Amino acid sequence: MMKKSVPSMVKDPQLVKKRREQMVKGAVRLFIEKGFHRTTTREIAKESGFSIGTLYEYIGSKEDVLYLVCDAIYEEVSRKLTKQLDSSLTGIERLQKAIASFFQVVDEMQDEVLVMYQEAKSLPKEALPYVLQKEHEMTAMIEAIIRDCVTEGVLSLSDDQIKLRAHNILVQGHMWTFRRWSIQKLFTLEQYTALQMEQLLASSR
Amino acid sequence: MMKKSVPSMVKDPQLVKKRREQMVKGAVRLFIEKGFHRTTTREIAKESGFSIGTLYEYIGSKEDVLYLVCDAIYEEVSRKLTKQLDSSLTGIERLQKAIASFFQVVDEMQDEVLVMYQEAKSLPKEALPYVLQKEHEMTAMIEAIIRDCVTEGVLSLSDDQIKLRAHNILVQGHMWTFRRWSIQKLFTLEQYTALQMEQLLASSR
Amino acid sequence: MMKKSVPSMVKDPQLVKKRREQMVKGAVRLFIEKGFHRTTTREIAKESGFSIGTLYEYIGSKEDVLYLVCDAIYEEVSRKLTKQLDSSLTGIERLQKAIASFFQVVDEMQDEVLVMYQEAKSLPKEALPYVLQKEHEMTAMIEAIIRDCVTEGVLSLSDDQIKLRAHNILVQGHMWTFRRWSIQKLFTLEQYTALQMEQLLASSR
Amino acid sequence: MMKKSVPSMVKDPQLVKKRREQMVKGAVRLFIEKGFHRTTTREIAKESGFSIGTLYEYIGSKEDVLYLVCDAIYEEVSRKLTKQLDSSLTGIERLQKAIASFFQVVDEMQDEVLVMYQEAKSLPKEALPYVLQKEHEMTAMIEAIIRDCVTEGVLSLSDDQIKLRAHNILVQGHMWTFRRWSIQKLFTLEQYTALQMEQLLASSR
DNA sequence: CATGAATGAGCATTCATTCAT
DNA sequence: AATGAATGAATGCTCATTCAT
Repeated sequence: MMKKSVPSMVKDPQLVKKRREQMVKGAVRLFIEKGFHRTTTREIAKESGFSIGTLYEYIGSKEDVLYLVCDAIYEEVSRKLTKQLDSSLTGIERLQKAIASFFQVVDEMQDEVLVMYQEAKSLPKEALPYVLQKEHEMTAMIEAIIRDCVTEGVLSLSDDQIKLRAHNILVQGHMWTFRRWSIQKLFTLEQYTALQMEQLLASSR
Repeated sequence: MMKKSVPSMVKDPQLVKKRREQMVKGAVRLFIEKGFHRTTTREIAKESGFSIGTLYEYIGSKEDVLYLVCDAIYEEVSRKLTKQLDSSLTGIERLQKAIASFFQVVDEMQDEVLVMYQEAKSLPKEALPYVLQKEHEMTAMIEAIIRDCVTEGVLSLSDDQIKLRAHNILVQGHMWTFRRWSIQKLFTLEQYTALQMEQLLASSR
Repeated sequence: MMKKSVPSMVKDPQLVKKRREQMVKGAVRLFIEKGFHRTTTREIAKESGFSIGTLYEYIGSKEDVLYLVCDAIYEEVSRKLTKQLDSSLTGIERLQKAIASFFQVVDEMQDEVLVMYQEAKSLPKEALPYVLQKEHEMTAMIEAIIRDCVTEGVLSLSDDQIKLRAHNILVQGHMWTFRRWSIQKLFTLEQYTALQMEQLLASSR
Repeated sequence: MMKKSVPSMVKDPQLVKKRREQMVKGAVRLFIEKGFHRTTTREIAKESGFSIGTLYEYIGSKEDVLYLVCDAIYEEVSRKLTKQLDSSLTGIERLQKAIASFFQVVDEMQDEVLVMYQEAKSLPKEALPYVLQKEHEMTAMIEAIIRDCVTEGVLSLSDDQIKLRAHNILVQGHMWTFRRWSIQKLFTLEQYTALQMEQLLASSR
């Protein structure tokens, strides 16, 4: 699955990368504050530190900014998660570590994750497959870890159960942000993690 | 918690009710199709069967339409759910029935629930407390049913666990819609319900 | 050949007609002064006596204004010409009258004719067939009058010659405007008409 | 009458000449395709084979490109025509040759001539006198040939008639391009030339 | 000389809202 | 109460031109 390519008038890839990073940084702040639709391209340009003309040297449309933002957030979540996971744990401990790490990453990037959740529907049509793919990869990653536990015999779950739990883990990570008005009043992240883990690791069959 | 009052120039409450029902019906269809921001007030008026001038006789701003829509959706979910729950079941069975009913209602109102999820952030500021309150009521309702199980001794959960499971039930209902691109490909509603129930009803302490 | 239909948000045809007349009047003045491309929609709105929003209640795009302008000019040229031609002359005299009338109409509407000549290429794609049709009708009208002369035996021309002379008459009318910087310095309209007529009526075969 | 001078930052006249030739070649193609206003300076630079920065080393404004283009077209028409005319014909034959040659040159350079016709109005103010001068020279050239015929006694025309016929010849050449949608469907260039010549050479007084 | 990134004034168009009828 | 024409601020985007490298 190819990344959607965002058109740029500027040739130098280094510069494109740098400017887009500025842009994403500025845009995330604005999208968090007021949402994609209420943010104007001029505001994005200003917040990014350049003019409206320059903004359009690096994107083709406002929607492209949203795509860049979502892509960057995915990338960072992946990066952070991967960093946490390179430990050489096995079995249940590895899964526990994965869940805790994921929840922690979501906690660290609350606003960003929330933006992605709320604005993904405004992504340009061509970007949708790519984003779904990213979600799928994430789910598959968790799924694999769970499956290892089953293979190792430390967890007893059917294939369907494995798949669904992977989804549940993802969503329970996300809900830490999108229900924060309630959940974060009830629990600390540690409490939340412990309580959810308890259920997620319950075996069956 | 008072409902946010939506201003109307029209005095006759019967008429206001009728017109707003037309409006909500039209708006829901449009919001499902293209989202709140991409829907114009003119389109809402047309779809509702009256003129743009008339639309503004019954609301104060476009956001009010969104509020009315969200409110109506909550109302219908509540209504449908209440209808399903008036059985005289007790204990685990009552909870099972509640979960299954909730999932089923969400399934019946997929598009509507999705709209609420995706557009709630655009609600007028004053409406937020009311909406959160609604969510809270819903959670509290589920919570009460779980608590009954615990009281009856058929489930062994701490207070924190009760609260979190109520949230999980809600979110697992919602995710049937917002992750449908994946989950509904893997499971039928019945399968999904059975699999989730299994975990949700697992006891502990 | 159907007229291109220009979309309007306003229902009342009377009003549409009235507003579009205002619009055409304002736009012609501006197009004469600065050309189509250098005229902004805001200027058109202002010159027409209403707001930019109102302008767009009566057209779909800036190009539509140009189409409306060209159409109105054709219409007026036709109207004026028809009015002049309803005399019951025959043979050469009728042709003479037609040529003189046409030149006179072009003279009266110099600026308008020039605008049409210079901006027609910017017309919306769908309007082109209609405009060519109009030109063709005009040519056919002249052609018919020449043909009558031939039929009556007062002029001796082949079919090709008839067709070409019709074109020549049209173009010689138009060139009174688009070469005015030179021709109108050399001749009065009467002189010009007399001199051109002389050649145009020369018989042959 | 001086040529309008187009400012250049570059000193070497050879280079200026070369670059401007590239520029004109590229621009003509673009102007033919989409007109002056719809062509961007970036496109002109690209089509010319150099950067936008370089483009502005050789011109002062976009309008200058149009002027250069028009000038080049005049130049080439003149050149081609002169080449055809250096025969040592006399009298009617010389005029016939001139007309046929002119029509042929116009036919060979249809697109270019059309561009000049349609975009001349967008020329920078200061360029207008020069362009009119060019037109005048052309007319004068034809005029001289006709006058020779009169002097030689092979044609009998008043001074006014001579002047007007010169204009007619020019315009009838041009109309081969700007009415091509109709005329070129009716006639081949040879037919067209023969038919027009017939009238243009008719004597009188 | 050549380059191309940066600029920002300018433009067409949209749309929530008002108000006279 | 209902209508729909009018409004104009706001917005996404373009493009001629400049200037540092």
